[in-house]
Amino acid sequence: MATIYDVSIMAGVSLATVSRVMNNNTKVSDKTKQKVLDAMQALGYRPNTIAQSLASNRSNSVGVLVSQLDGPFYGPMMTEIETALRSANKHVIIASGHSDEKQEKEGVEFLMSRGCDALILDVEAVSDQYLIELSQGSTPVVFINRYIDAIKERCVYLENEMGGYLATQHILSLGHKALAYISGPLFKLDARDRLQGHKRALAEFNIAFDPELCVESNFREFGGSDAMEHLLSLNKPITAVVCANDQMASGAISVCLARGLRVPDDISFIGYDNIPFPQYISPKLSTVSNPINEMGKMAARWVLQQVYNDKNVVVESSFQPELFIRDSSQALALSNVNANTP
Amino acid sequence: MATIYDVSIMAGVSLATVSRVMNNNTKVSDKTKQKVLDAMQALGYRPNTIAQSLASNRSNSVGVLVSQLDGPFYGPMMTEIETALRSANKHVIIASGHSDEKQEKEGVEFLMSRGCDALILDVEAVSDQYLIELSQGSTPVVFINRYIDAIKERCVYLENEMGGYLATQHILSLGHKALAYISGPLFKLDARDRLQGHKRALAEFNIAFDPELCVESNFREFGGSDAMEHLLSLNKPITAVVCANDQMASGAISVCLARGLRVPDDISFIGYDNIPFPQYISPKLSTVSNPINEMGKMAARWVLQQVYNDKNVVVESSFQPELFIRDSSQALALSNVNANTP
DNA sequence: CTGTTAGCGCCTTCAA
DNA sequence: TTGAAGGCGCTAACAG
Repeated sequence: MATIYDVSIMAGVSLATVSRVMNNNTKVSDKTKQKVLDAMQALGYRPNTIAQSLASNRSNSVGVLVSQLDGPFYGPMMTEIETALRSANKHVIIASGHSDEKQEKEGVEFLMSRGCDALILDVEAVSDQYLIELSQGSTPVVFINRYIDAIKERCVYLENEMGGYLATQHILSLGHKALAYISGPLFKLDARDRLQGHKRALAEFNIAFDPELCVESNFREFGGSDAMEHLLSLNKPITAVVCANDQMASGAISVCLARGLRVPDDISFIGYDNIPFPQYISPKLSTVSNPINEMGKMAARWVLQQVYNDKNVVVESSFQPELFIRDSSQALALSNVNANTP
Repeated sequence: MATIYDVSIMAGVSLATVSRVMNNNTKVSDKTKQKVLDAMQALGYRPNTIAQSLASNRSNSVGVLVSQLDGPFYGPMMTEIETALRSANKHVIIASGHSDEKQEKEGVEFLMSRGCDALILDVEAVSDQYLIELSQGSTPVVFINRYIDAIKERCVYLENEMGGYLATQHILSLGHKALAYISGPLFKLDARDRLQGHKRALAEFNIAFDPELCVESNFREFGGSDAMEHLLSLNKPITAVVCANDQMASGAISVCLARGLRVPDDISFIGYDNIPFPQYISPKLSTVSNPINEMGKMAARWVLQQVYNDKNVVVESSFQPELFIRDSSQALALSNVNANTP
């Protein structure tokens, strides 16, 4: 592999000059620049990024830590991050934290020790305080899916409370009064916010929140199934179920269908996230959007702007959820008020 | 940030000794080792991986190139790769090739220029020849989801032909004779192999392959929908549809349901891949497994073994698909032979 | 077992 | 505009 030294010899210039044309910071005369370019071409020269990093104290890499690599979220988010960053010739190093405090911290440590120029974190288990301290360190950090007031300028987040409100409001405006709620894990901020939005809508419609009809689950399909089994075992009237994400909604619906309940005739459902798959199931799931891909893009832009001084990008930090009404929710018919109470 | 130099001063030893205890290659007396460890602890020392890489000519990073970052595949695969590699303190750099030859080659270039110690590639558009040449270069490369005879020892792949055979054989053994097939893009090897398995099963049951009932699609949900619309527009009897992946199957099923066809009563379906989601839809999708996560793990192990000399791992290169019979396929009843012909 | 001494390939003042 | 020279933090012979 040719080095900068080989190039300098061949072009008859100094190392410094070669370095200059590579980074075209300083002025180099067109003539020498051309000589250097020719030499590079001839030798098939490729700069050694490791050496560049060591000398310049910049790795051109940004670390991304997400809670989990699989599932419908991480992919779209990564797609945007990778695209945005690679077009600026930066690369992405990934790690996952598994929603566990220890693992999340280890992931951060790991990425920092790799000399990342910046970190994009989608973490759930670590405390606000930890993140605040982290953001005071020398490595710039931006957070996805998290809002911390003290460092809000580095948070890219969805208005989850509003989303929870929208979902429930939609159901209520359809005339439903006997609602159940399947929540995500309440140690996660988004789950708490969505639930809070749910409660706000209930209050607005003067409907009491029944803690027994609110089940805390895990954001997974099987979690939704389990929660639904539990809800049905209560033998309370339920005409609609608001789910904190689409995956749980799908799991819950599958349980109902298996028991012969018709959706939405006997029981309505609404999810959250608007992931692609449930748009292809029967019935198509009503839901609230979660533009995770846009948020990934924004986080990448934040890094480009703050760390790599790209002046051409604007960053938006707050995203609004949007209601998508499809086929799993319908107006309450008198006939089904007690549909699933024996 | 403390450097190795600071540690050496504090511990009262040389740079080399500090380096030695870090890499514990050579023997160091317990006493000095402890002094060094203490000093490291006291200074909160973290080795600079960039400098390590430059000096050792090893980046401890492995590049992973996949065709797409979103969708139900990449996640599980990455999960395993990241877990396996991180536990060996290696990191993964990702890039995506979007099933496009140019982008795939760029991705490879990109990862190589980042000094990756090895590459794990899940590429579809580049030629066998290109990959053969690539594997002769100095950077070790392993391929997922691809079988090339000349370099089979670095291929981790699924027996797709067998999977295609199994799926179709299941349907045929249920008595179906009027089968349609929704294929993936035929420039992709896995799509071709699955189709070939399909044909083999047909031949075994003495059923002619009808090209008109074989639609080439794109492995996506909406592609499955489009393909199904087309098939139905043919007004030919169809009692079962074999789909080259679960996503297309889901899209196709949604079209049928929307038209009032009952699945599986009027028409049976089988997919391929066994992704989680269709297990929660109605009807639960029969399918063939594609252990992409296992394949990711194997690729990572291959790297650990070949590049980082880990003797404790064994690598398996060929994976067998397995049939999962669920609710979307059922025995042909005489009543539905012409179900969807008007 | 430990220290000395060159680099790894490149960037970046400082002079010229 | 260009060149010389000193690192960046660490590894890897080579001695001792």
